[in-house]
Amino acid sequence: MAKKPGIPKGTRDFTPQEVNKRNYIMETIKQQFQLYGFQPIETPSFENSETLMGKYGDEGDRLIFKILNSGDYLRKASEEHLRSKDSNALVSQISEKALRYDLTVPFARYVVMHQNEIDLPFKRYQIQPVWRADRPQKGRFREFYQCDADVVGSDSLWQEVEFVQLYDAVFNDLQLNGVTIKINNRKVLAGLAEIIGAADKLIDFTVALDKLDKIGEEGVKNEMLQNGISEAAIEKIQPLFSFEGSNQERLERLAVMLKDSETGLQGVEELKFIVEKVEKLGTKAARIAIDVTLARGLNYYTGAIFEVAAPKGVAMGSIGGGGRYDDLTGIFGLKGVSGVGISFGLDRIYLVLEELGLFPESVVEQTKVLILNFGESEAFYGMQLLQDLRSAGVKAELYPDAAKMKKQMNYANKRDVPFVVLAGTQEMNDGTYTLKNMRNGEQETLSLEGILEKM
RNA sequence: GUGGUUGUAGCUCAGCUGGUUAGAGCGCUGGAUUGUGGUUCCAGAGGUCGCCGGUUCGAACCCGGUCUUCCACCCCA
Repeated sequence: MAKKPGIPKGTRDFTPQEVNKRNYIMETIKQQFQLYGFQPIETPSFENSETLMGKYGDEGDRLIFKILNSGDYLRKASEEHLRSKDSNALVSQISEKALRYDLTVPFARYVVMHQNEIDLPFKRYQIQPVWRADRPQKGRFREFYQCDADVVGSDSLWQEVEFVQLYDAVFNDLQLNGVTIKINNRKVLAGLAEIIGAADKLIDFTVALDKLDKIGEEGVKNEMLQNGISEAAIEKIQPLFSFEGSNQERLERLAVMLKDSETGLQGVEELKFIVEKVEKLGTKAARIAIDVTLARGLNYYTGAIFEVAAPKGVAMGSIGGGGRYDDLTGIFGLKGVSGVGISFGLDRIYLVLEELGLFPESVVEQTKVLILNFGESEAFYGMQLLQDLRSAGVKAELYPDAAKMKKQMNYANKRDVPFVVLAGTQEMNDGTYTLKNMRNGEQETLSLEGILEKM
């Protein structure tokens, strides 16, 4: 025997049951995407490195899987970089392609390349795997699916309202109640940084603030102090550390805090519009909550920022995220096209549904009828029933070999097939079939029509 | 990328301070049962103890490296 095979770290095989469950989630999402008017596109698994590099920050660049050039790639590498073992400098010489890191940047590239055939606003959805050279953890993989819906070419805040409703619709379909759609706004964060005189430290400021629920008030303050934000400045945003109350109350308090920041107030207005409309129109499975500490994806989000938290009690990172980016296509030369979108984390939603036991039983149902095989003529007799069952849309199969009945029964049992059909000489003479219910052991002899009726 | 953790049969795991032929349960295969599974009973197969090297008379056990698992950080779906 050869050495036992394995798969790369952070990747997975999926069993038939797992694929069925994943398909269930994907179909649910896809249905709602289409219901909301999004159209599907697909992009290549790998892009030119220059399309991806530099779009996700330094951290992102590190996590991008690079693809080695074909052929004698070292020949083109510079002697100097080879000798100094400078990996960073070398990589651009020996790798020109990289695996897709997310679906948003490829979408921006798509919009720019296809701008003449696209009617704005353009609503697209995309469900494809992405790859990150990350260290795996619970709910973190190196290959995973993203399910994205984005709109480009509209500044309207109604888009944001609709995206919250879309989230709600999907989670409602999945019967995943109690999720929280957290919302924030880049302009609010910029305003906060502005009033404390740390506008130039926006990223450091928000990254620290983002950790509030993890490292606590003192931890955040310490990190801010270390980043050169003064104690007096931190005092000005003290209310953020005990930011309780309804969305309405939070908005009012933010407006007071940000009264001297034009940008900040604009952010508050945007938040107010979205939250008010969403709350008035109503949600089913999810609730919307303003969270000023939310600061993901700051590298390109300019307006709304979304993040979806699993129901309380489920230990899982965010199961979705999104936001508005006023000028994403700008990096590819198309200015002034605003985009806003959301993403569903399929793999994490799977883990949450599994943990809460929310997959419907019908999702994993496979073959409904197994016809036992007692020999060639009996199998042929069974085949006639099989054809009719399949025409009627019943998932059915014939056991391929005339094996011992125990073995055939066991096969049906283990695969959880609810019915088996026995048809031997007796039934052939009578023109009947014996149908056995594997759940309760009952069986009855029926005509071909009788069987079809039962299914 | 940093720190920690894990690896023994298909699966879940025992295996004493290093000491002969490494065990259990479940699963698997066959039989009891030649048209009746899920229960029971009997028998059997299956392991270079993650991999490489070192210490030792002797290593699943100790040491080093490597890969893998999971966790925290970074970051993120």
